[in-house]
Amino acid sequence: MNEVKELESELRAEGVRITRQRVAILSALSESADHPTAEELLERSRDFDQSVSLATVYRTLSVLEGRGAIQRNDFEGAGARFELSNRPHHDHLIDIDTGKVVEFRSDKIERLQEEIARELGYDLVHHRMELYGKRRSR
Amino acid sequence: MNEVKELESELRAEGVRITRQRVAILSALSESADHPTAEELLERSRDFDQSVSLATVYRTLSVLEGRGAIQRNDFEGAGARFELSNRPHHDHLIDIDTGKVVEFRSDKIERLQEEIARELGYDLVHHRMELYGKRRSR
DNA sequence: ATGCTTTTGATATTCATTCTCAACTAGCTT
DNA sequence: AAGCTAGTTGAGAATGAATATCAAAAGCAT
Repeated sequence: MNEVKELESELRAEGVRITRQRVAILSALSESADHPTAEELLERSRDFDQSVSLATVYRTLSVLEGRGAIQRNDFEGAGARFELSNRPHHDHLIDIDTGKVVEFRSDKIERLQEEIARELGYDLVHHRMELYGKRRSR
Repeated sequence: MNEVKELESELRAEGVRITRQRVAILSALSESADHPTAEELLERSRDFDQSVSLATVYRTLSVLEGRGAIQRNDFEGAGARFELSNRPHHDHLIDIDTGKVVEFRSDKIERLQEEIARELGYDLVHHRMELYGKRRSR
């Protein structure tokens, strides 16, 4: 039911200590439907726990990424953006003018990527695919 | 015939001044079949002109990128890597263990990307697609 | 509650990239 | 060939995101 609680117990089961700060950061991630930066997550986390610091945001994000709990997106331009990875996989289209991020998913492309990697003699571990576009005027 | 000369005249035609340093950097890019970093390009450029500095490498790369003459690749991990864009378009597969970069091309994927962008109401300006894989043991 | 280990906040540090600015030079003009 | 002027350069300072440092604070197994 409660996504944050679920994440907590998953992490706890893996031996990760659940601190006030980490709960706050998980909560911030959980209530974020967009792709916040570390700074943005700091602010949002502080709504749950005043004491969170930027260093801890970065450290926690590293831990979470290492556990596969979040995904780090390095879009062109500014700093990294994060999102929980317990949601369906998708890729991103970035609006060049506004910076808006649109999620999409194409099974065909996913399949082709696997295929290509295999043909080249590799096992696909992960991939990055970003489309950069301009809103169609019309 | 001479790739560097060709690039020079293209740039000159667009009003870009051709300096000793820029010729050196173009030469370094021209003889690079891999994807060098800015630091690597600095070294290689100095084989053509001792006086090239790192600042100028970065500045020239910016100019070239702005003109579409080179492509900047921000692979995961370290700094940006560059390559001349007067060669056939391709995407990259990065060997997670060795860092080796393999080029590939898939018209199907290219087509699908256009299609997806259009469906979302965008004109595709450019895209990034990188596969990260492990060499198949077999 | 105790004790050991991990985590934290604040700040310093790193590293790639960009900026600053006086000196230099490409390329047009004569 | 010499002059002119705006664009370019080298060296080093500055920036900004992300990481490291370290003493103090806090998980959590006992």
